[in-house]
Amino acid sequence: MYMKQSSENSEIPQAYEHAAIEKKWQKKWAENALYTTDTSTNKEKYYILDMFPYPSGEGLHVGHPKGYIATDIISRTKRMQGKHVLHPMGFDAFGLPAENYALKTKTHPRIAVEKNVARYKQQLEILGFDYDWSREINTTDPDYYRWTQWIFLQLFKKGLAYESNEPINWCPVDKTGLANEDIENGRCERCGTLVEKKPMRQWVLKITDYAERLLTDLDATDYVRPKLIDKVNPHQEGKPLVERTVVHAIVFDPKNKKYLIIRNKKFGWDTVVIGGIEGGESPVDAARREVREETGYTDIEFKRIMGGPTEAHYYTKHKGENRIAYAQAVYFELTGDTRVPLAEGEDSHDEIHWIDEEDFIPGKMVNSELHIWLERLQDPTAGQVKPALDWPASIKELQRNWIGRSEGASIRFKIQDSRFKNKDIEVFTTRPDTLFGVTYVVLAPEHALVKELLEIISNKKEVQDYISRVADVTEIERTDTTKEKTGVELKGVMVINPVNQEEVPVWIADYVLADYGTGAVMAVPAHDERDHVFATKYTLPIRQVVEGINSTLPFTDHGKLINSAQFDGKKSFDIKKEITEYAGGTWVTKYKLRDWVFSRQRYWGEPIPLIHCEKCGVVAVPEHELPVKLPEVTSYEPTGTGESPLAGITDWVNVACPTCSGAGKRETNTMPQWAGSSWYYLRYMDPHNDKALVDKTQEKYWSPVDVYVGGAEHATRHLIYARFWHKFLYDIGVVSTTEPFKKLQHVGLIMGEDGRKMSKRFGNVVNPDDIVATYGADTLRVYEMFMGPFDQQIAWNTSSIVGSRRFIERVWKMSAQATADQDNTALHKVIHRTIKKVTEDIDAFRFNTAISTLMIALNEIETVGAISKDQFGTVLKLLAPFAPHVTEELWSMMGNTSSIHISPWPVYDPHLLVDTTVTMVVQVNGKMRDSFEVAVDTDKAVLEQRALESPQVRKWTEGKTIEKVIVIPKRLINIVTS
RNA sequence: GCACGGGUGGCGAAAUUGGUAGACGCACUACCUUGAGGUGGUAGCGCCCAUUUGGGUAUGGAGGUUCGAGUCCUCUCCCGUGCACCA
Repeated sequence: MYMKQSSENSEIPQAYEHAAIEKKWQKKWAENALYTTDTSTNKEKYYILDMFPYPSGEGLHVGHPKGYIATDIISRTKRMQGKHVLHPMGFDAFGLPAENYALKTKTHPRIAVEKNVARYKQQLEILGFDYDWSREINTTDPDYYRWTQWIFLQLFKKGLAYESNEPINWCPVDKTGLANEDIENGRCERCGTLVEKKPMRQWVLKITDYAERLLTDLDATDYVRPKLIDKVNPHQEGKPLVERTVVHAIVFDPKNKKYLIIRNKKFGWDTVVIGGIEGGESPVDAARREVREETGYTDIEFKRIMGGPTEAHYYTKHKGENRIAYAQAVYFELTGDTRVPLAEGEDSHDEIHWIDEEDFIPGKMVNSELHIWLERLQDPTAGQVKPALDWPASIKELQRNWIGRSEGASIRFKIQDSRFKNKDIEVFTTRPDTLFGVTYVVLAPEHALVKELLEIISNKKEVQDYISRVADVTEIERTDTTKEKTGVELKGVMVINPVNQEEVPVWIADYVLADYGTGAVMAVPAHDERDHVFATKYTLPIRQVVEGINSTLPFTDHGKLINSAQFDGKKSFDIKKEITEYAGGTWVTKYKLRDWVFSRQRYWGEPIPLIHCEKCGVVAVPEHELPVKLPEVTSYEPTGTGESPLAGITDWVNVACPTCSGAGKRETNTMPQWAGSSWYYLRYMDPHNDKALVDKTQEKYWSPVDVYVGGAEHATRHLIYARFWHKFLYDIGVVSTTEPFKKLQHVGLIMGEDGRKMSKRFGNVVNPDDIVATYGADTLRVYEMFMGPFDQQIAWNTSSIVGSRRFIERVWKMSAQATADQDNTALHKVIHRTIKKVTEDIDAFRFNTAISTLMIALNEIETVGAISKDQFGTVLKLLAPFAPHVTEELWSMMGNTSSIHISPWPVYDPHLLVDTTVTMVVQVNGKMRDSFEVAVDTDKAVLEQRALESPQVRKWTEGKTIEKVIVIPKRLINIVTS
């Protein structure tokens, strides 16, 4: 692609005028569609994604673009490295903030959103991002939400969307139901109001059906680590454990496309050449020697080491010791047929064979890990054991906690009353081992059974009063752990403990949660802190059934069972399943994760595409009628009645039933804000498709997102919802991967100069437009990346920006010196070192050190003083992703007609990185006393002698006995004296 | 309470992963340039003592391993984030 020629190029500006330069190039890039991603699928792809913004009325502050700058740098680098890059941007504009803003300013949310989007776009554009705006999406666009509705319908058809009337979280200010994920400390995440529990008709998505997969896939690995083969050679008690490193030599004959193996005549199994590494040998040397000794082949050419020594390991029995072998594979290709006599004893029971790749059959081959190494022949990164999800450990942990899996027993306590003969109370416990210690059973006050039991309760009034009192208490007060627990006994109700047929009383108490487990617990006050507190308060019996070293009650650890009949003396940890079975219970898995409350009683959201028909019940809107467009309303004030404002628009609500054509009414609830963002990354792959949400070929090509950059605050909301929808779409064949985002990268917040969160409230907001006007977009970009580690929260500091500005100005000035045609050899090393470091740092999100490396390079170039055009071009290229405008300007001033941003990324020459001399530090007893330059390959003995002769060193060794001298080549010499 | 992350100059931070602690940048100081200004140039800059050459000390604190620790181990203090009666 060539840039349009322009007369402006001839006028070379003498001073660095950022405003003119940046405007000029932004215009040209757009005119030339430099960053438009085509639909071809034959190049290697790279999909890098930002969490798209929610366009609020306030516009962007200086912290928002930080992540976008990072993705911009990486996408530009990848493009220069020849990748087919997808780097899109769009807007997430449904939901409460837009609607509340609209209510406040009395403008229609659509108008407000349009205005805000325009503002955001303009703010993003002046920063020079390389977004492909032809793929822009907006979640409020009917062409987009058509597919959000389509996904909902698929969920509905698979039974994963259901109607419920359970009490849900209700925000009285925003007048809408909320999902569990929208609650922070019992308050509405949006407005901070205390949340109430309110029974309401809701649409709920069955995310819990996916809980197990959402959890286990966090730890999924791309390639399975070879298992310990300890079945063949079990660990031998009392024998020492010995570790040994071995090599597997894989020899391939490219002429016949076969692999060299050894067949054991006696046992029939095959193996590649295996051997131990002898002292001082390299793995390659060892493998080569083994091939020669065992097969006689000598004409083999080393190609590659496939895998580190700890990748494959297995037990093997060896002379009465437990041996773990850490295997490393070395890959050779055969270059000739010469064979030498085998080493002694090698030919008696083995045969040499050449076999096809298909014959590497696990089970038949001794080398269980071979298939992994063979994969690696195609792809050097394959076969490495790495997590499928390259996500920060902290986010994975947050999701694990949020899903909250626990295994335990479901146990039934029979109700001891003739009127409830077949009824029982089902409890969930992770400690069935303490069943003999149960002294009462507790139900949540909201438990459905309580109402039924009222007829046999003697203290009916007391119980009813208690239930209504609890109902009045807000969620936050009730879940306050410091609050004293309260409860009341259901007098007259007794249940039978299935392990000992004992009758125990039943209580209701506020410390039992209705929506976890079964809403009922067996109380074991001796071994549970909460039960202990409660039992002490109400003087209920406490019976110890587990004993440990320190058995102060409550004793919540595992130990030995006592007072447990035939189970006495058993270890409590081991006996759980056995006691569960004995009690007639079942072993079950429970999750903290709740189903996703998917209804909002508000206007500004995707209409749920369902129709309620008196005859047919709930009917899906036919897919060809999608989208169900959000109708115009005169008032979009929330009603607070549990119906959305849409309910008032009768000519929209009343509709013929698609099945029976009878009278039907549209569903008037709308979807939550999270709906549109749960799949948007798929739409970018194929944004204008009106036949499907994404074309299969495009999806297969672009999936998964290679890198996803955004704030950590989305760990448990957006990122769980998106994973859920993605897995569902995988199940119905819409997407080809089980996870949407391969790598996830956090952006650390930029705080205000006062160290507080940047907010209008604190008056510490810095507007990027102002910074761009004063210093330029390039300076802002460099500064934000140079501030510190990318994922770290750092305070903004306007006075520090000048450093980045000076840096760019110095590059500008340097261009005047870059006139030579001949490379300056004095700069070879620094330039190639810089290429290496900058390339690696960009890949690892270490932008701060990448920039400091460029600064160091510039310092050295200034010291040397003369640089060739070519060398300066290399420096410009390395800087181009960070400062795209000024580098483009200087690049074109050098006479280039094609954009620097599509020029090939520099490649370093490893030979130029090799140091010929090195500084040796001399320490005496660990303290640095002297240093000297030597040739890298200087002999150890020479180094030692030189160090000992140094006058600086002699000062400290005089009169002392030298006990030893440690010489670390290329590093230091440490002299230890008495 | 539990889980995760983090404590290095006046400030933001580096540290080849166990090998010269403080790269790079800001601020500061002195000088140069300029009529003036700084978004110009040069030099200095952890702390303490000697100030020239040097010495001591130092990565929240206390121990330990090691020839050698910011880095590994044990304990402890502080800060941040998330979850929080989940049976």
